[in-house]
Amino acid sequence: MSSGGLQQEIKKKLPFDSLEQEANLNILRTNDQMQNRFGRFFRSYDLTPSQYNVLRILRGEGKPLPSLEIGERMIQVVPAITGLIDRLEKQGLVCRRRCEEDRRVVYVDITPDAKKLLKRIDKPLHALHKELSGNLNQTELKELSRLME
Amino acid sequence: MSSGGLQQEIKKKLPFDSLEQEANLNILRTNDQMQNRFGRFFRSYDLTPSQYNVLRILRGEGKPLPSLEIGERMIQVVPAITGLIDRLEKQGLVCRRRCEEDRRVVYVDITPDAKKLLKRIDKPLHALHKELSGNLNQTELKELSRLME
DNA sequence: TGAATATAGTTTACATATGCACTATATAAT
DNA sequence: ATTATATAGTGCATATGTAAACTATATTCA
Repeated sequence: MSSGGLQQEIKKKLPFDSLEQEANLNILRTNDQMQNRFGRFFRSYDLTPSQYNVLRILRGEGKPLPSLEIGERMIQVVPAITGLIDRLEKQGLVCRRRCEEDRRVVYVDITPDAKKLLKRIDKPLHALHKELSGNLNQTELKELSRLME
Repeated sequence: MSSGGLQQEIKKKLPFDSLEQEANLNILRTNDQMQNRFGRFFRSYDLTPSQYNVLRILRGEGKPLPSLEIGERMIQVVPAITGLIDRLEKQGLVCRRRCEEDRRVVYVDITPDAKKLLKRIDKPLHALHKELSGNLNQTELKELSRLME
């Protein structure tokens, strides 16, 4: 009846408990594969996916952002941000500056080097996105986005 | 036109490059949220999601499995398995046994303790799956699984 | 047989993620 | 003003995921 491809692929003996579970596991599995592809892609530019995300957010904003603001947009927990920024700073891709008005705040900004790097990445990344969901048509893509909301 | 909810949520200034990118980012974001929920859920049983997965696979199989076989089914890279099994063994949830015929192989088996633990988890986990995709109807769930294939 | 190669796992190094505790600074309440 | 509380960020411990190198055992094949 409801024996989808995933059930076969992971060689599960019992049927799925529910359609919900099958859908959820499909999301998790698809995500794993995507993470994998993006991971390898960014590694070829000496970046991790998280690092790229920080840079993308900073470029999109166009001005420095407080550390925690970056964390929020990445839907990430706070303490991870510190180390992430540390490593990006060491690579010369971002710089920190303490806010004068509120000395608790640390602003993070993207460097010209990072902007150049992002520019190199843009087109190949776009192509990868197309490749990863290229077998879906426009209607399906919209439907997928709607369902994920 | 194509301004979905995600675009607003992450406060991106520019529109998405493409529907493909929007769909992919939606998958990644949804997955993050799910990981989050499952992570907290399993933590309340002193398990991580990966640890639960190992136990689930072993129970489903009903007999010991070689380490790498487990890794394959989790779509995971090899070296991570070793540590994962180490920690499960330390908690008394699995045991290792070297294969006699081929002494390179290490069989991993689930313990009675782990089976009891899984039994406790089954129902609440099923409920969580329902909750996470509960706002989709049966047709949508099937469509979602189909698109993810 | 004996060398080349393949396979199963482990070890190591590094980047994240999470929870928890802590510091520094700012704001609110009395 | 002073104390209580909230906020921004960091440090630490642990678990995981990745790549690369390594060990032990098996298999192949010349």
